[in-house]
Amino acid sequence: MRQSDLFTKTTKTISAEEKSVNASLLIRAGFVDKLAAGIYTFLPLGLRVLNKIENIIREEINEAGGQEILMPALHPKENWQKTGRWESFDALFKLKGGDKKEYALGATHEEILVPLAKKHISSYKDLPRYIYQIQTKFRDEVRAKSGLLRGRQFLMKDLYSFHADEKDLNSYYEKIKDAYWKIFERAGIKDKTYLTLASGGTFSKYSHEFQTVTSAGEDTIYICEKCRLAVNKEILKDENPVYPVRNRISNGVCPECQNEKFKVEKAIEVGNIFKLGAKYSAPFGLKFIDNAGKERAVIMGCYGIGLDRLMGTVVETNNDENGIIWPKSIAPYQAHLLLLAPQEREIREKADLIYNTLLKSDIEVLYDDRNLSAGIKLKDSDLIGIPLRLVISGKTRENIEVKERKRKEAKLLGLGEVIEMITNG
RNA sequence: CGGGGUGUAGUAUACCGGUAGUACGUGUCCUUUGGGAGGAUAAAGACUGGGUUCAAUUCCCAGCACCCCGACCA
Repeated sequence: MRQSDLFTKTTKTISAEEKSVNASLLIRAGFVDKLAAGIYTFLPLGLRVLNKIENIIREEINEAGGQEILMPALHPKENWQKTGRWESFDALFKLKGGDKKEYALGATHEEILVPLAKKHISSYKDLPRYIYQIQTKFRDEVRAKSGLLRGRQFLMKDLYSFHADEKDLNSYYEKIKDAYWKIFERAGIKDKTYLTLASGGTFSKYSHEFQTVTSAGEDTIYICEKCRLAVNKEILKDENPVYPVRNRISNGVCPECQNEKFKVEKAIEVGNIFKLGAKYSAPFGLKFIDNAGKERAVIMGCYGIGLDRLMGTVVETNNDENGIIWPKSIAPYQAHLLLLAPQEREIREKADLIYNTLLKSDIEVLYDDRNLSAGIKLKDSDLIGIPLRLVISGKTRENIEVKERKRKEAKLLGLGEVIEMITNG
């Protein structure tokens, strides 16, 4: 992509009201545009990042047996009345059609998927099933905040599993834990992410959250440094005796390994996995006939990852005073080619040739061919944060100056070496 | 939803009960080109509604928006 053709521009100036680091950097660099609090447009650069995150998630969930569908965002009121959540789900957006019929904007999709599953699951032979989608969710957050971390509209991967018994649910639950670790590893935040015990609702003692440590986080977690398990503060203060963790943590002992050293950190929930049991299958009468001919309730699990929140979290945890530092796996482009002497025909022709050669080698490259001063281009490149910077100028002669965004030093390499370096990761 | 803060151009700000100014940024042209260059020139602004007043961007009230803290987060 030639930057002279790019729809968006970067900006030095942004309102001082934009306190959130991820929003500030992403807006300045032209990845997103804020329409209103918690409502964002994904611009060309931002959409590329979002799509890469989406593909990573899709690959890992498919690998775990997930079958992708796409459910509607517009939900009839009746579905939500069946589970009682038309009244009890505070953040549900409700609206009326011209026919006075009432609808909800999808905040989560148990109310849609469970009745759908009823049409296709009736025997133990139809179980287990793993169904997911990647779709926009709407929640009427009273306080949208922290840029992409808490929006009123956000993109979510929501997976729902259907099982004949609890044992099968438990084993799939562990499988998804592994899939989630792979996703967060590929997205570059595994080292800062902790499996965290959180409140489990009615069916199980705990749910598990994947919490990434960042000062922009909303939750406080107690991390056992020995076994890397964490506990969300929310269940420490819960008076319900169903949580034995409460006592053990307040005694200063990790519930998993009995270690006594905890680190207290702010963190953001990037993933959450739940055992639902029959909580949602019951109201819709989702049952199956087992191999003894007996009717039993289908039991379920649900598993979510917020894609845009994940993107915001990566920015929060990967930046410096000059801008974003994208991990290679989700960077909008693999390389940022900078032409620093755009007025000199020979150098421009050389840069054009390098650009075309990179494209032919299937390398995703953003080419800053604009007629702007070197300082602007270098600053923009740091702000946008593509992991590899390639500079062509009067100084570089027959070579290319190569610099990783996360490092200070640069080196001169030939085009062939550069292509090999990028292609081989 | 409770509490706090802020609303003047894209951004940062100035002045003011009587024609709203500056800087940066932006557009165009020329000259420049290794860490946000120089000149010329142009466009662009008082959140909304009500009240007081001869006159309101300015004072008063209400609403709205945004930001922050807390609560909530299925």
